[in-house]
Amino acid sequence: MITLTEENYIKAIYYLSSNGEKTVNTNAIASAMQTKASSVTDMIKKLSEKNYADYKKYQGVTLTDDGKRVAVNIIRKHRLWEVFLVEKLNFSWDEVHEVAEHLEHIKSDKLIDELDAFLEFPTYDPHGDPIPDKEGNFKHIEKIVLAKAEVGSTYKCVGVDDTSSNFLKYLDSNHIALGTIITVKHKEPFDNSIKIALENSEIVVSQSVAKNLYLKKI
Amino acid sequence: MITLTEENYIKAIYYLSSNGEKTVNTNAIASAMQTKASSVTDMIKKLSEKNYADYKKYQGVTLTDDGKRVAVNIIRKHRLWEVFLVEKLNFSWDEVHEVAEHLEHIKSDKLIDELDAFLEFPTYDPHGDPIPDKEGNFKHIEKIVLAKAEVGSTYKCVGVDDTSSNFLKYLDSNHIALGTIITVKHKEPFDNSIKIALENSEIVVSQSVAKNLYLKKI
DNA sequence: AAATATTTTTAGACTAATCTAAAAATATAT
DNA sequence: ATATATTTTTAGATTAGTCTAAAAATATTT
Ligand SMILES: [Mn+2]
Ligand SMILES: [Mn+2]
Ligand SMILES: [Mn+2]
Ligand SMILES: [Mn+2]
Repeated sequence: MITLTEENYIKAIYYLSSNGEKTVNTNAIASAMQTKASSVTDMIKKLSEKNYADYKKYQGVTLTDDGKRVAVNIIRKHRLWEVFLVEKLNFSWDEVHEVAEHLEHIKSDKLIDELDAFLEFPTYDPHGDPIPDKEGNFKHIEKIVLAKAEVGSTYKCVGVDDTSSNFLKYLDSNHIALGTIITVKHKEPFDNSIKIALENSEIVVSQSVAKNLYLKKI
Repeated sequence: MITLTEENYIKAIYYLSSNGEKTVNTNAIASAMQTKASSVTDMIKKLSEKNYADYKKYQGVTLTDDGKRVAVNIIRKHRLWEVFLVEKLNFSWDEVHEVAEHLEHIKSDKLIDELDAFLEFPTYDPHGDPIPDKEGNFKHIEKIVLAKAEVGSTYKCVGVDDTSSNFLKYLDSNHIALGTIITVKHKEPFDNSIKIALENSEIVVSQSVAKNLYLKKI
């Protein structure tokens, strides 16, 4: 049996190791989980005993294949629920994450398989993040961050890095959504702000915005 | 903050007191919760401190208005999720309870309000149990148990008392569902079995079945 | 290569929820 | 009304997850 807390640590380690590759250190987990390093040490010992993680004292931690499987499955559930909330229950993309944090821990294979089918097997969540299939395979998308886009080119918005409510509401109020077409007009060297053209307007966005919006060339 | 465990105890007390009226004793809760009397004592002290229950040592426990409100809200969520699972995710009525036991603890008013609307404000769950509205009002239905139905009369099946998978599957295999019309043909005094007529067949059901199937005269 | 700073682990304590075993209160039977 | 049985509570432990403070290991400076 795996506890809800263990699941959350595994998920945090997965994200921190950028998909289970490099080792993750204790303080990074503590900060991600909003807990103390000593608590993390205890937990990674437990995860190690249960074979979800490999751990040598003072050397950081990595997920085992079992651990990765758990992480990907939780991410799958999280993102499917986010799609459900947006598509069926009129949630906006800045409201879904918190509820999905809870729904992702419901344990029922039938539930998630049927939900997947009910949503017609979505491949991306409301923030443009890929939804792994039952076997844990992600559909990889070519995307670049607005900060690195080239002046004069036209792109489609395909995702966000920051999924905070503040950032998503900012995008809403500037009429930027997934699928929106933008053209890069100017990069200001002084503060790295970027002028972009939308369908009917031109706006200037700050560097922070430019670093958190993903685009695909069209 | 109310914990998941506290919610489950409150729900158990609510059911055992037939909707929050009479006092409930420790052993009854222990048996309903599959735990020990000593654990129950600890918990009802805590519920009492938090003002969800009234409790005097050795005198059993009742829910306060706050406690009842919590109980009814969980029941509302449980039953709405059950409807969702059956109506939208192809669950059968014997599969929903277990998953709903977990979903009922997800805390989001928007979630449950939108789910309610998405399901078009259902008033009964897949087992014929009424779904309280946002204010906690139940729609009461006139129903009698098959064991007390009169020979010669025709009824509609409107609910079940036992919601165990075994019983529900038994009903499935005998083509009895909510809405099915039956006529009581004969009551056998020897073993209290009852012969009933369905649309195209006649079957004899045992006393246990007759005690767990609810009917409405038509 | 020491000295210093940072990170990580250990030790010991706390809370929520549980358990067993014993004590206390209440209910039932003679 | 007293003895017996049942129910309920208390006392003391246990487990998961957390914390603080101190110790140990590792990393960084000088
Ligand atoms: Mn999310
Ligand atoms: Mn997301
Ligand atoms: Mn149920
Ligand atoms: Mn039900």
